[in-house]
Amino acid sequence: MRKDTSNAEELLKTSGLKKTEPRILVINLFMKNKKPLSATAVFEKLANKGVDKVTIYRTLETLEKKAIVKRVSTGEREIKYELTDHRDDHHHIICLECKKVSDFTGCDAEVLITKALKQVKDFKLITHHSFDLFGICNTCSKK
Amino acid sequence: MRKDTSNAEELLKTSGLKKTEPRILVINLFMKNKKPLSATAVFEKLANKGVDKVTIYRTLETLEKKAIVKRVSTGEREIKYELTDHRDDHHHIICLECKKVSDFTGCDAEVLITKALKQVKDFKLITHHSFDLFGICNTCSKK
DNA sequence: ATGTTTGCAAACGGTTTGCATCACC
DNA sequence: GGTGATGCAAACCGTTTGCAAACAT
Repeated sequence: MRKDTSNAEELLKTSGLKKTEPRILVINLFMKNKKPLSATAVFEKLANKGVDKVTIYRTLETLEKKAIVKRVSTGEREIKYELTDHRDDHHHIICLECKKVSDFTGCDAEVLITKALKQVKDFKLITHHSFDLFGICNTCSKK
Repeated sequence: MRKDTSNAEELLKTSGLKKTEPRILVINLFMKNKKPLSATAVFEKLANKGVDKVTIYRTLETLEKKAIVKRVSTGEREIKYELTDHRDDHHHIICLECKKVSDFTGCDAEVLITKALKQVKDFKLITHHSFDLFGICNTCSKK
């Protein structure tokens, strides 16, 4: 709690963002919830805090631009976010049929990023990456 | 060298889908347009063909489940699709600020997929993958 | 023959926008 | 004090759903 708060505030500070209550609440929520959350889900979990839904959308957009949170591919319509944790190299396998998501870890991103940056002139600063696999899960394969 | 005979009708047949005009039109459109297209964009490009917009949505959903087309991360709200071409290992770098997209090629997916499948019990069939980089482009960095 | 696909109309709901007020630095 | 953030209301528009007719196999 105290520790979480200072982490959230620190994140905002180093990103050059103003330290506001909605932002701190959202960041702390993502720190507690390790699962991807949609704007609606964040809104519902903060329902008793009196944060407007529009503020949630704007906060997520702001945090995304600073790479504090990132979008997660789900194969669904709703956009979901999770904390951008650079130490946690976990990725997703998504079933095209039933949208089930399984996790796996490990992806040698650094090598690939270096290779990519040699090809591209427009970018020098990479904040994070995503690596997703798509397929049909065993359950859906049997159908 | 393998001739690129993957025409629309053949793709549908091997996927077990019925050969209908909207599906053929959509697949052919993606074969001509190498850029990612949204449902709306597909609809507009087929405007003179009399295909209903709802049919476009349903067609894209169907083709996605058969991995004939795949979703592309754009950082925007609209869902965009492109052909799932397994010989073409191209990926995207997306600017968090202005949403600009640059392409690069090369990503040793096979090794990573093999590693991933060892960890995951629910999947055996992987149809494709995505590898995206996110960051701030040089133009936006200067602001 | 029959289960699938399409078109049309209408709804749905996630997301965005405008504007006045408030808060952080 | 001034710029940026928030709340509220309303619009926006990409997407989904229900149903009857048309079509593919």
